[in-house]
Amino acid sequence: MSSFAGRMKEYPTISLDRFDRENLHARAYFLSHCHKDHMKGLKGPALKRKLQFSRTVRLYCSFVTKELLLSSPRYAFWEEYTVPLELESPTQISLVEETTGEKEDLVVTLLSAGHCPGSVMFLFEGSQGTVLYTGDFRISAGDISRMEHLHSGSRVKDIQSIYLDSTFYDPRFYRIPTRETCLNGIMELVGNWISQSSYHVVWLNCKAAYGYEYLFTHLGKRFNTEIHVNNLTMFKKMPDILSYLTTNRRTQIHACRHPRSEDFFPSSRLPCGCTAADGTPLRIISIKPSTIWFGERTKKTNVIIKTGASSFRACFSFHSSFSELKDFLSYLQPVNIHPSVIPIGQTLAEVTNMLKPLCRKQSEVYRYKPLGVLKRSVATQPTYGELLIWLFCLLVGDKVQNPAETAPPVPEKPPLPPTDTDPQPLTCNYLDCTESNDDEEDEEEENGAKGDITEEHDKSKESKKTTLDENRSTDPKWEDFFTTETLPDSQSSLTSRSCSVPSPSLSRATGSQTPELFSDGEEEESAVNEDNFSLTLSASLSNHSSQNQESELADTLVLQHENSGSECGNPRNNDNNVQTEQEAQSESQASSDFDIPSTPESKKPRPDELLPLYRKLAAAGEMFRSETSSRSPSLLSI
DNA sequence: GCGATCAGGT
DNA sequence: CACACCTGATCGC
Repeated sequence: MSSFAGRMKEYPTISLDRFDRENLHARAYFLSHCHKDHMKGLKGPALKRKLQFSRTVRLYCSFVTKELLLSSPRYAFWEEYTVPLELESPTQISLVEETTGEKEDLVVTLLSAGHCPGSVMFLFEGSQGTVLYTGDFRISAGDISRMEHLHSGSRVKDIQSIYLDSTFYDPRFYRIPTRETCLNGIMELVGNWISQSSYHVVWLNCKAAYGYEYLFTHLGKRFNTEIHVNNLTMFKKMPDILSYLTTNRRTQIHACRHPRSEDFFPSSRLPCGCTAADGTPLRIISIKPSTIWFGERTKKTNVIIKTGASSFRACFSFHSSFSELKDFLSYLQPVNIHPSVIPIGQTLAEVTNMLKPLCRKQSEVYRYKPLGVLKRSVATQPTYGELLIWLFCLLVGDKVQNPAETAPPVPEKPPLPPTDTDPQPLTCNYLDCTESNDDEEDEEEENGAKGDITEEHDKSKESKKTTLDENRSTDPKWEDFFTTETLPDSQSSLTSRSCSVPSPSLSRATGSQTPELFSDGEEEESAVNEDNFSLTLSASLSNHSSQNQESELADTLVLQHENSGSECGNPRNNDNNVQTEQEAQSESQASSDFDIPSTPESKKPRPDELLPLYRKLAAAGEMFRSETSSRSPSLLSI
């Protein structure tokens, strides 16, 4: 749950995802997506009153988010104050202090966040630097390198701060199978079941939140059916979603919910009470999307877990895993990282401290050129915070990485458009603040900033000419929502519009469709149940066993190979997620590295260059108790 | 009576 | 496991 208070240090006159308290005084509002924990105060009478007296305060969000917001009568009053913005279209917004007329210009770009329909990240560029507010997001490893607006030409933009969805910034959530892997697993399970007869029915036990729609649309498309849901009015203007949903109970796939009773089916009844017309009992399985994580990469990914005679859990995550967050952050290397999710029992300061090692080093602030030729100095000393997180990783069994080997997956970065296409067309807001903003420091940006705001810069892109007060298509584009990764199903209609940059590594990122990944022949196959319901079994994951006590079957069904995934460490021969301390230690001795993000393209330090660093580390180890210092020699053993 | 907040449950 | 949501109790206005 986000505990972000709503305001960013760099641009404190705007509020994001919080609308109460101090945020009542904001000059502009931003809503990343329509989950309730990001809408605090949004329907408050105080804010409503403020809007009625304001000529300039507006709420900015994606088209889809606006649609979803206004679908609820409680928020209908926002209609005239909400300004939807296209994805990937830098837009200039004037922040006006209405009492004094004081004005500040800010350029905002919406980036697809992959969390739920309409969810976006906000990239702000203005006099106080470039700041990225992620909202809630899930972006797969490597995809960040394909987000054009985070780059200037071929370089990563200089990002001052990231306000981060840190939900899974915890090594316990090291890895979560990709969206595609999870989807494929669910598809196979569903397909194997409903193909047996028309009385075989699947109940998707989803939470009462939107965010599962891509699952519904893919299932609907693949099996040429509709999914029964309680209510589809919020999607009434989104045909891409709507066409796969129905309120008609006569279908084989259900995601309906009963207001009260949850779990005393599923084998006998559906929440909607639907039965077969001829009285034949339905054969129902339930699939509960859950976040399942893995301590390390293994050859196989277990995305479906059987938890009962007819119940399953399927891996599903709305948020980036620990390794995805590390990938994201070490690629962008912001100066500051502000977590927006603080786990119970931890403080903001603690989480911020844990994120310090992924911030750009202060010593690099002046010398650093993103993706430039400067070499990282070996003299970089680990901070106290880095040591802390290093020890933390050791204790919980996280892979400890060598700074020389931690380089973000830059080689995967596809060629970005030539620099001359980089100037972003700025657009005016409807406060008629059309004058150019020449605060831009990047020379690459100057053309765009000073250009005619209505000029079309690049015909290869869609026109980004944005006049906010004119009628545009009011149909939110569902596919806008998706991140650059696309689902492997080639029939998918949900390919990315936002993938404006060529993606030669797409097959690696999505992975699972490469034939060789299916052909290693290491699966152990066996029939699973009496219904000829064939799935693939693997050995149990010991830490899942507690969930599976009622099952007489192997508790883990391997439905899908792990895709690709070479970038996040060495496969273990150990299937367990949770390692003992000893295992973690020996692992760290084997890999003997630790986790400082390195400048992309920097050369690998030689062992002799690393020695002073490790000496420092060993010396600092004395700050800790003796059992930690006993680990120090392993650091020196490379 | 309404809204905000919290605890507890799914 | 955790998320996002709902319900009901409590409190303050």
